[in-house]
Amino acid sequence: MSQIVEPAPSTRREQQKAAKRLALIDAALAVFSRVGYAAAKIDDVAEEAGVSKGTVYLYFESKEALFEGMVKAKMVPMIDDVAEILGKPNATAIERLRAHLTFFYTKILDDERRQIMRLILSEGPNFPDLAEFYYNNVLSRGHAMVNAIIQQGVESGEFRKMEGHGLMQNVAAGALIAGIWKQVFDPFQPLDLDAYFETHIDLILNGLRAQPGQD
Amino acid sequence: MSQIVEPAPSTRREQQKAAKRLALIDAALAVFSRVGYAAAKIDDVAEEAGVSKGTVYLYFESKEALFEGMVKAKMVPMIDDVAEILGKPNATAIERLRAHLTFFYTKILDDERRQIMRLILSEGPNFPDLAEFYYNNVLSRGHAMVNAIIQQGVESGEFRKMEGHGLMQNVAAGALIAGIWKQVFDPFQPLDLDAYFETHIDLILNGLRAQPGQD
Amino acid sequence: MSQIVEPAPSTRREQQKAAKRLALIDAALAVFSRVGYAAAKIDDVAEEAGVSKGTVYLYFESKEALFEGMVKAKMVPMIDDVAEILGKPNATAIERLRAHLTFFYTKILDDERRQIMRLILSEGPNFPDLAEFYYNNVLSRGHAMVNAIIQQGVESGEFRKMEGHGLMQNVAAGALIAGIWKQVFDPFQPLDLDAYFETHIDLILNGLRAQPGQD
Amino acid sequence: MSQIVEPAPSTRREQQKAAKRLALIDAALAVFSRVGYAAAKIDDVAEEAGVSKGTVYLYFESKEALFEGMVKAKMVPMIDDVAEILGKPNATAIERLRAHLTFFYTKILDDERRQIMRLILSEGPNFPDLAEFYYNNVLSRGHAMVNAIIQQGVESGEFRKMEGHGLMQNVAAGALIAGIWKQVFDPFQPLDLDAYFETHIDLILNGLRAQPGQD
DNA sequence: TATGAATGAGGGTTCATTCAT
DNA sequence: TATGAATGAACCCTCATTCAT
Repeated sequence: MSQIVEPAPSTRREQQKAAKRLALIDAALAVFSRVGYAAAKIDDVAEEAGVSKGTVYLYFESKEALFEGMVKAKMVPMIDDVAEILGKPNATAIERLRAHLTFFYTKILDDERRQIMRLILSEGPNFPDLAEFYYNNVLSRGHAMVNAIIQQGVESGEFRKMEGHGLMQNVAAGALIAGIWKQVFDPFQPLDLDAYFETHIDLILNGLRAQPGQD
Repeated sequence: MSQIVEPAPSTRREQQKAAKRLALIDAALAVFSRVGYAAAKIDDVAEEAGVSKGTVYLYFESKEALFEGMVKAKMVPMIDDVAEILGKPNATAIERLRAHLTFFYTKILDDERRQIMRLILSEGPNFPDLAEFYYNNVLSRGHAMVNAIIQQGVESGEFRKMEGHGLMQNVAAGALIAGIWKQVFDPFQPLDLDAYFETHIDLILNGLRAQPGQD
Repeated sequence: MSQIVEPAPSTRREQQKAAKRLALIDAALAVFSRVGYAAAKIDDVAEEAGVSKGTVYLYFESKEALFEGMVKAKMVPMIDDVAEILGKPNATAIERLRAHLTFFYTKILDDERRQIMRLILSEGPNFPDLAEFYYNNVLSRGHAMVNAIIQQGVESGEFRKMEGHGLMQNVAAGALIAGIWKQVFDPFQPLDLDAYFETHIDLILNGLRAQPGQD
Repeated sequence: MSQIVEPAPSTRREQQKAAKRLALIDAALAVFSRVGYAAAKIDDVAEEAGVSKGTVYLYFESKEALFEGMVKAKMVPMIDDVAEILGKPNATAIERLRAHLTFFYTKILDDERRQIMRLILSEGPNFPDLAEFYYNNVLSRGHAMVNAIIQQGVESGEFRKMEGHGLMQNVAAGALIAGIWKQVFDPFQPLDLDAYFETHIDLILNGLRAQPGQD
């Protein structure tokens, strides 16, 4: 009587499959980030994941599918981030904005997100699906969030009323540029992210703040 | 009297060579921008320039040399821009900043510069020379310029004193992001550059402005 | 009882790889011999070996490596020959020399060695490594061998004492020239190797022989 | 009026043409010898001759024609050599043979002939015309010459009677091998041509010499 | 005649993808 | 499922040859 205490084989198998899929995704991120989509070799991804070349094709139909699958998989946590932020308890608009930007910077410090962001900027035109997916699931939510905060600040008198076309991009721009800078120019002109963050938050908050003697 | 001396044959040939070199550079920009460095084919560059494949190699040693030569050639006008801006007559710091950002946006509207900028961000890690060249000749000058204007503004009482690590990046960030946005997300979320510009300048100027009741 | 254990799968694969490597080496010898190194096409080698072009690169890093690998592989039997000859039982110097030259001619009759020899003479200046390898492993041993035989002959009174700079080359020259002739001039002036061999051995033995009335 | 003391233009032109053709032939020998036929570039020949690439095609129809033309042109002096030797006053067969081999070695010392010889051996199979031309005009005459000398020696009692298939090749082999050795193995195993020559002539003369107590 | 810019076929090499084991 | 050998299309680059000047 072979006691089947363990999870049923199929379940275990599925777990193993899922684990290997994740390993491949991590490997793919590493390799694609290192050299870009076109210069990345399936062989290198396989090696980085500790499997053979053929195995990659058991999990992804093609190089393109691997790239898109990886990017989408890696976007999920970002979407969760936004959801998490939105769920946070209310406070003043200034505090919320500061909290959100802090949160964003914390995330940007994370290598993975930075790399995904840059991959989308780099390869976006060749993968419009990904760019659109990123816009729909990440950027547009950030957009809505920033608008909501500003709306709240305006109503509470914390912020002045601004027209706002491109407001989200402008508010977030500093953080995005920081992420890009880290990857492109840091080797010969390092950026101190903490100090940079202070400058950014200071500039933005002052830029938004309602001012006594203004219209 | 009536002898209109034509340019010496050698000169004419050299002119033609120079013209063809420029044509190749334009073609290279078009092709590399379209698909990125790795996916670009020399054949396509040749066709775009109206010459045969072999001809490309009469002007550039390799695909890499073509890419680097093209980027550097296209950077020259940017360097000139900075020089031109620096030479403009003085005014209040606010006016100068507005003028410079306006100038920058005008340039960003230009397709070529946008594309070069994106190519450097995309391919920078694979071409560190180019990234460094770009930093040294374009970004660092912009940096110095922004710092000088803010210094002037602080002295004239227009701007409050800011610490400033990453100030240049934060001030310029909005514009850079606009350039990137145009190329990546514009197809499904168009950006109105004029309105965006107003938001940017408004935010930054208010962010920098000295405020009566503040420390 | 009836379990005939097949070679482990890994062994079988390795055997197949080794076999294919040999096939490629044979194909390479055929093609390089036919047209020389520079004019040989990897495609032709692949076709001759019955594989596709890409497969060649699974076994050899480059055309150059294929050529060098092939030549070195084909030299091994020559090295073994020399070793074999050296191990033969002693006899008179005359008998030994005759035996060795006979052996050498037998080998020269073999197409492969002839071709390798000619390839080294033809491509040697472009592949100094190969020429040196050939000298160190084949020629220098032949040299030592000839010298030893002559030494023996001198001591036994069979041969007269000769100074000997270039003695090996002179003794072997006839055979080498025969090999070259076969490949270059045979089509319009065929060489009867058997008769040629008799002339050679006769001339050399008489040339070396101690002579009663001489100094 | 205009004194035409100089040779007529056409004659001078022809002289210039002939001179340039010779320059091209010398350049071609240099380049082909250096790297072999296939790896030689017309551009290099042109540069070595101090003309432009296009000019080569004014004098030779193609790369192949240049190679063949060069080799044939360089063979002419060799043919003259043989004629010169044949015209020399008679003497004993031994003296004639020694004189001819000396003459041959003197020529072999000459770089040009050595190179032509090696080019024919290397490229012969790809240029059967050249090999045949060389055989007909150079080798076969050498053959006849050696046979004549031996015939004379036999008749005069200096040489023993030998069957002689391949006699010429065997007699000359040492010298040919010396020429090849110089080009292929000399870098790492230099050959002292003078000493080598003594060994060769000594071995051959003794090999041919009539011997009192032999059959 | 001489030049050298232009051409484009050709070949070495890479790598995504397939498939027998 | 996993492997990795095999494939062959694709692409960079070279160079013999042509031709406008």
